[in-house]
Amino acid sequence: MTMIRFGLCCVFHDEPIKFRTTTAAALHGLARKQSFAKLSELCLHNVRTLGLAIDYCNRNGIGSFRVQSGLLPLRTHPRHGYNIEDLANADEIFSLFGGLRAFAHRRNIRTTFHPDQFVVLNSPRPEVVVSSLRELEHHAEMAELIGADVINIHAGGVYGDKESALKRLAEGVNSLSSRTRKHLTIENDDRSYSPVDLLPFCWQEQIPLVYDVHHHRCLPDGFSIEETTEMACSTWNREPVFHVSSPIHGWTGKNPRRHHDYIDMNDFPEKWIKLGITVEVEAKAKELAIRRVMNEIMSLGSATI
DNA sequence: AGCGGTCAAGTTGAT
DNA sequence: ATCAACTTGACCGCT
Repeated sequence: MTMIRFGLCCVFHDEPIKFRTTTAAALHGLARKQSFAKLSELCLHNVRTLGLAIDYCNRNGIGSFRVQSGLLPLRTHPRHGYNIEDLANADEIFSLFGGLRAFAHRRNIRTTFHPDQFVVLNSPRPEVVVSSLRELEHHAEMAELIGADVINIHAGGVYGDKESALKRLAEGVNSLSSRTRKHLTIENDDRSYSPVDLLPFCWQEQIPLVYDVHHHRCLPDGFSIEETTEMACSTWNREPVFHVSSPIHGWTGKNPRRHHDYIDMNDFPEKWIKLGITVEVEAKAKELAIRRVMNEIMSLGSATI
């Protein structure tokens, strides 16, 4: 019997549960009133949809759900940004948030965020850091509404000097409000920052490391998966979050960084099975991939007993 | 209804 | 120089 809580990422493959969005360009053609009405409609739709997503997880034994960053479309856009309170559907939106937060809490469903690639806390460009901080504060507001406990980002760029880049990352992290900083986690990536690059930072700054084993295999650092698992766990003051995926064309195919539809159990670290951790499944078949992993681990368990 | 170009934002590395 | 990739394709105007 595994202790793992599996996490579904953002969207569904087969289930008719669809989040909506819009573009700044599309809103440019509308009067302020119309664009505001449209945004309000999209927010309401998406919060309802989030309720459906969490309900699906509850009914299917999925213990964690990663929420799309675009839940409230263009919320921080310089021209089209808005406060939820100002939307026509504000009351219903807040009420739905309250309901789904209580539901997720009652059913022990963990929710997380993974802000997109434009959040770069260690950029040498001040305007990039400013908008990143703003974006993270926005995520923390959503996290409070939903009851999410993790906002996970990558370390950012290297800019030819990893040491000073990590120093800037620390400055960025410490510029966050405490209510935002307490949700923040850092994930190893597949090009620049391996776990061994990030662990000293994580220990020093008390920021948990989200260990992505696929990225670690793409960008190895001399430490084994078992060792890294243990060190990553030591950075957490609560249930750790890890990531797993399989390469689209196998490890010998081209561009193994890209994700497969499903998880090959050979890529699933055996050591993880007994741990009380959240494993977010990054696979294109989404809920189908999770169902398959859960089944395979269950049959694995009964076979070895 | 279906198709293709487009979409706020950063950084890296393959081609 | 261009572009795909990244946690995720969806939207919109055109035919």
